[in-house]
Amino acid sequence: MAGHEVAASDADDTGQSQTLRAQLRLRELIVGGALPPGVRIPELALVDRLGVSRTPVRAALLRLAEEGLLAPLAGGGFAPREFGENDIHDAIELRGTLEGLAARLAAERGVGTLLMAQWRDCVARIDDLLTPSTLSETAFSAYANLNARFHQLLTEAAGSGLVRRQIERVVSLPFASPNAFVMLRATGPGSQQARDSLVVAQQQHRAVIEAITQREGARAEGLMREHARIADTNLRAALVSPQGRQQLPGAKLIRHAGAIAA
Amino acid sequence: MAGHEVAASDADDTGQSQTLRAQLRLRELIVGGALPPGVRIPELALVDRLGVSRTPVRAALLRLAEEGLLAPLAGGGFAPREFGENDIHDAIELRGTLEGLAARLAAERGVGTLLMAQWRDCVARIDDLLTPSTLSETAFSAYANLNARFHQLLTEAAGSGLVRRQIERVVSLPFASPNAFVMLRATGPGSQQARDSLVVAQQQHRAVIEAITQREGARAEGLMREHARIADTNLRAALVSPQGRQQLPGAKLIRHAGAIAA
DNA sequence: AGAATACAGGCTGTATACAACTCCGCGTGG
DNA sequence: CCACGCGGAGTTGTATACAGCCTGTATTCT
Repeated sequence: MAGHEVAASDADDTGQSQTLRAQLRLRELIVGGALPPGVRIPELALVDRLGVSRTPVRAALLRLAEEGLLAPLAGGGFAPREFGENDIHDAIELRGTLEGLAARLAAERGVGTLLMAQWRDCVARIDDLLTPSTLSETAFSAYANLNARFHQLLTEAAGSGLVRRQIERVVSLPFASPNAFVMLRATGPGSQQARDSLVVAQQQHRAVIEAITQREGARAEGLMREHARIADTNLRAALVSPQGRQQLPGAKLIRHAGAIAA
Repeated sequence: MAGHEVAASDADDTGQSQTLRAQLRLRELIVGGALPPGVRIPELALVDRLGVSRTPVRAALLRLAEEGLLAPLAGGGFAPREFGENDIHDAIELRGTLEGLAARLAAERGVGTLLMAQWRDCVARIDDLLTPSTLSETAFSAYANLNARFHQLLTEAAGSGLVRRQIERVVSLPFASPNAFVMLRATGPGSQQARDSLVVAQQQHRAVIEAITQREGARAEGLMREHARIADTNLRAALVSPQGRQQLPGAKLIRHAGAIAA
């Protein structure tokens, strides 16, 4: 947290350290598709783009490489990793498996009453949100927040730092987030279907908490796995239309099969 | 991969890049307990110890922090992470879950004939190894190699780069390796029990391959989970005696409950 | 005597200079 | 005409210098 402070280049200085800012901005650039996958990212280009020196740029590259967004190149350096549809499915399956583990551990080992209360409150708020028969876009957005909270509470309920770290690592992939595809069908004609999928998801939320409360580990695990597969359903729904593909998070990183021909 | 080449300081120069050497040496220092957990590692100390400048030291620190061996400190810098027995159990459970996922994916999606042949060959070699009624220490060592190969082939059989990466990350922890506790009881009076546990493990190896061959995903998954729990058994066997604890991989990083009193 | 403050040392974060490696293009020789 | 070698530009890997922050200590005021 030191070094030169650039006179007046970036107005959107959040006050973070240079490395963290570089890391966040770089991730945006990658996920947003500004850096095409497969082609090397010269460090100097990022120095120009991000306005910091090579050292924090290098640190950011290293971190995002560990995170899996960048692939190390043969001659040194990194390039944005290219993902296929199979990678998305794998990421969802992976998240479901790990969250299933978290749910099972929570059930087997028990969860503190305070955490459990927060969790129930979270689910209750989602209930309130889903009461109306049609949902506004802000309602979908609020659902996304509460859904993220639900999943975060799950990782805490597991009571294992290692499991938490692993889940966080998987979820850091843009298309593996618990609500990666929630917003996709929030508007338009599929809105009712979108609400239905939320209702189903919420039912699973309740069931998971019930299973954990009753210490039914296997049931909790199976439920969380199935819960993750909602993302798979939403993904398939999005993949049928070209504009759906483009709206996927990290769409520019996904090599879709028949780009030109076929 | 450049920079100054130190004239004649380290004789054990492996020819790798400075960063990689620093990373490997640093990991040895941490796992070996030369750096006590919880206390900050000054970068300059590593500059002295490793004979490289701060830049590769910093890169190595960052990598090992991402790997989970180091914990970032509040005021900056890193310290070796301290683990408890619960972390070991969690790591084993985590590995079992992920390897179970790999086995299930392999079963559901099928495995190439070449890979399957290599896999069967690996298991056959373990069969040969276990034929004698008593095993030498070199036999245990050979088993460890083949066992590592078996697990590596499993991650390949899953056919998912994401799953492979996740498993590698978990296994990188010193006490989460598939054969972390294989060598513990290789010698001494428990040698026969150790052989028995290897026989059991090998039976599970065969069963997993059979399940995958017959596309029985759930069975393959359950088997791999149970297979990982062998490590848990071996761990518990090691934990009963104080010298057993000290022989654990990464023992110096493990805060055992009743160190002095209790 | 106790507590708050000023000071100093060391540390990390950052920037930059330098050296070697790699890759691409071109020329030359077989 | 093709293969091989070579040079140069660009890039990464490495080392080091500098600036600010944190921690611990000593000093001073109440």
